[in-house]
Amino acid sequence: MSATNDFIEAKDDFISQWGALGTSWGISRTMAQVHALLMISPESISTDQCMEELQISRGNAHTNLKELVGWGLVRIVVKKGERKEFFEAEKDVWKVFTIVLRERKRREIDPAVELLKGCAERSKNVKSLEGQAFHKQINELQDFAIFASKVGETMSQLKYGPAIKFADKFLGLLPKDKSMK
Amino acid sequence: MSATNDFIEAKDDFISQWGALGTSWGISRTMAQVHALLMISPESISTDQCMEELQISRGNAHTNLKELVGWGLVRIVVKKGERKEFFEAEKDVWKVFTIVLRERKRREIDPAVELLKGCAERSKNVKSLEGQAFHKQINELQDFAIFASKVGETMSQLKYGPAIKFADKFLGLLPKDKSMK
DNA sequence: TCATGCTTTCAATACTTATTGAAAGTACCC
DNA sequence: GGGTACTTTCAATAAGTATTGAAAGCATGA
Repeated sequence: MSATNDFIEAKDDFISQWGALGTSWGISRTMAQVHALLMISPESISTDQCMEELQISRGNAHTNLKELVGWGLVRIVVKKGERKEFFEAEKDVWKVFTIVLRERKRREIDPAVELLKGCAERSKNVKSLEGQAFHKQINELQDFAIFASKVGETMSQLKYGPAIKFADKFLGLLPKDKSMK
Repeated sequence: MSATNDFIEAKDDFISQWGALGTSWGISRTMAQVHALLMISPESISTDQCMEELQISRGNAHTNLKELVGWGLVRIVVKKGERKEFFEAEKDVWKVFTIVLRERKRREIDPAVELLKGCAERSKNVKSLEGQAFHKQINELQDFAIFASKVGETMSQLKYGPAIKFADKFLGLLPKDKSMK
């Protein structure tokens, strides 16, 4: 088996399994596959190339490419002399992480904070045992949610260097060879 | 409107909306609702009470209660003189967080690390431009995934106190009134 | 042993979400 | 204007996931 065949196999495997993983990350399989394809393409690609590579319909390719643009994970590129749009992914892994973190915070934490705020407010004057327990639990959840929101906010604004230094110093962790970056 | 009515409304609202949020957290709506119900119940509850409160079938209640037990978010309680099982949730918010974090790491990060390891291995000897780009990108993703895995691992083992001190000191964040805990 | 009360399973079904493909929209050029 | 090369939308459909309810399983005690 040649290195080239290994590579083709690895590439197909990566796209297909990254897609499957996408599901557990709360994004659709196809969107994750399109993202995978773009992350490993040295050149930007067109909607037609995307359809071809992933064997999906035009509508599907279009929707997911634009959704990725919406997330800020993919940019539209216009090539001179070409009428169609090309797409290229953000390749910097830390940037990808901060973008995804910000989006997940917005979709997963912020609404929880709002909900808890409302529930805390409406239960603050309640007398019953059940009511007291409710209010206490909601308050604790709220404190945590606000805390998580702030951590997310701060992290998503951090540059790679400071983030790594931070993690290194206080968790004693480091990805190999990255301490000098 | 009495405080009691506000409370009943808040409680129903909490259960129903926590369920909706569950979806974006990658767990099923019903499982999140069951969890919500248990978190705010001062007493442990039975399968029948769960069915009653949430208006769901026995099979559904059973499956989701047991799934929560599987996660470690809910415990089975046996009451003397009672033949049926009762369920109570872990109420400590930090413990809930570390349990969920561990589970999400296991389901969302670990498989990614495995995938990337395999892809890096199979593409390390490739010569083409496309192959080189692939290998480089996979390696960067792998470094990050391993890093994230370690952060998750460490965080999920942290006790609430040290975690808060840590966050306070280096992010300048604190949930109000918690610095002395 | 059988009746009772509870737990567990699972095939059928309902609900939710993703995908297709064709039609409509838009922008550019001759 | 009209033709061409794309992009965008969306109703129909397919695929995936959750829920039901009834039947089977299991433990207890009369």
